[in-house]
Amino acid sequence: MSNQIPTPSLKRIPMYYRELKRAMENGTNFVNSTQLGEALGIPSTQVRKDLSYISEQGRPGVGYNTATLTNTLEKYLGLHLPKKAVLAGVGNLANALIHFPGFHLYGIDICLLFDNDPEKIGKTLADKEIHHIDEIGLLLKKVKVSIGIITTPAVSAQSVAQKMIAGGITSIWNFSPITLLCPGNIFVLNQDLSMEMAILSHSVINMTNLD
Amino acid sequence: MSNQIPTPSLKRIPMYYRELKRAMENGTNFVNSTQLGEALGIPSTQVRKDLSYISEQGRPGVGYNTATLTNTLEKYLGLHLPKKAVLAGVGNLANALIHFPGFHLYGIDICLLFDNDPEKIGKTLADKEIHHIDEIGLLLKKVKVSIGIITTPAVSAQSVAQKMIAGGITSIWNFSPITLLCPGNIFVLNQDLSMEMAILSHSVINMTNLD
DNA sequence: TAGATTGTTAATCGATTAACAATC
DNA sequence: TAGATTGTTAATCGATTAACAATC
Repeated sequence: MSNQIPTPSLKRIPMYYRELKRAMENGTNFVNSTQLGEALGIPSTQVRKDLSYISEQGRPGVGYNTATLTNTLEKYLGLHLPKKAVLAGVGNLANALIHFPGFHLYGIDICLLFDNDPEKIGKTLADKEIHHIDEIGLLLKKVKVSIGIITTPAVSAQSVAQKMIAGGITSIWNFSPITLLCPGNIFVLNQDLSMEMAILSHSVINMTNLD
Repeated sequence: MSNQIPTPSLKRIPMYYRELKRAMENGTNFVNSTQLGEALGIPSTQVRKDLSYISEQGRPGVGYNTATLTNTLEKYLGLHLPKKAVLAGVGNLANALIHFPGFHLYGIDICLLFDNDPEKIGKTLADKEIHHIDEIGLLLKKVKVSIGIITTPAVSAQSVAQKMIAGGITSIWNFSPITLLCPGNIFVLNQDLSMEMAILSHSVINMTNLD
C-alpha cells in the first residue's frame, strides 16, 4: 500500500509543501488546486491528482485547509521527524551545505563530518569536528544515522558509499560525478551539478538556434 | 526539427557524456550500449534510443567510437562553445559554485557577481569584484551574457530574475526556493536543494516503514 | 439553492522496452 | 561466414488531462 504514488507525483509533493508554507505565512486559510497550480506552473487537475495519492482533505467548493494540508504533507515527507546525516568530503560544497538553513527546517542534522586529507582532520567546520573517513565505521556504531552526503571527488565516492552503507546508512545524497553501485535497498539521490550545467548549456545553444 | 528529443532522454545525455569522458580516460576506443547502460543503470535499448535522437554513429557488431560520440554529444550540448554567466547573491552557495570546476569544463564563465548587501559591494570573490545588483543592466550592456545564476534569498529572486532578463539573459539557473514567473522564451532550471532534501527525508521514512 | 471546487474515471498522450531485420 | 550489436518498429506501460458526478 505504501508506495503506489508515481515518481513524478512524489517529486512534486515538496513543491506543494513549499507553496503551502508560503500560504501559511500569508495567513491564507484555504487554497484551491487552481491557486496551487498557478503558483507552480502545474495544471489544477494534476495538483488534485497528486494530492489525492496522499490526502483526502479537500473540500469541494472550498479547497484545501492550508494548515491541515501542510501538516499532512510534512508528515508524509517525514520532515517532522529528526533524521541524522553524515557528510564526507569537506570542501566548498560541504561548506555551503552545512550552512544551508534547509537541513534544519527539514529535520536533518548533519552530525558528523569526514575527510581523508590529514590537513583537515581535527579541524572544525560550523563547530563540528572533521574525522578521518576510516573512523566512520566506529563512529556510526555510536549514533544511528540514516543519511549519507557525499561531496568527495569522484575517485573516493564509491568507497565512501560502501563505508556509509556498512555503517547502516540507507539513504545517500551523492554530489559526486559518478554512478554509485549500491545494493537495491539503498536509496541514492544523485545530484551531480555538472549534469544540470550541461542541460543549461544545451538550452543556451537551442535558444539562439531557433525562435 | 531541432527539438523532438523527449525531455527524459535529453536529461540522460549529460550522463552518457560523463561516462564517455571516463571511457576516454581509460583509453577505451569503443563502447556499446550495454556497457554504457550498465555503468549508468539504464537498459541498453534506452541508451540506443536516446543516442539515436542525436547521432547515427554506432556500428552494428562493434558499438560506438568513444571519441566520435563524445565529440558529438559535446557539440549537441554546446559544451565546446564559450558561454558567459552572471551570478546574483554572493553567499556560501555562490562560493561553492564559483569554485566548482564544472563551469570551466563545460564552457561556462561566471564573469560578473552581484549582491545587494553594501558590506559586500566592491569586495571580491575568486578575483571577481562584487557589484551592486542595480548595476546589472548597465554592465550587461557591455558583455553578452546568456546565463543567470540566482543564489539569492527567496525574497529577492523574482526581481533579480527580471533584471537579468531585461539585460538579455535567456537561461536562468534558479537555486532560490521560489517559482520564478518568466516569459515563455526564458529557460528556467530550478535547483532548490530543499526539494531534494524533502525527497531524501521521505526516503528515510519509507525505508523504515517497509522491506 | 446556486456556485465553486473536489476526487475520480476514462481518454489521451508520451515514454519505455521487447523484438528483430540490417549490418559491421 | 558466424557472432555481435546497432537502429527502429510496434507493443506495452505509465503519466497527464479532460470531463463530470459528488458535495461543500
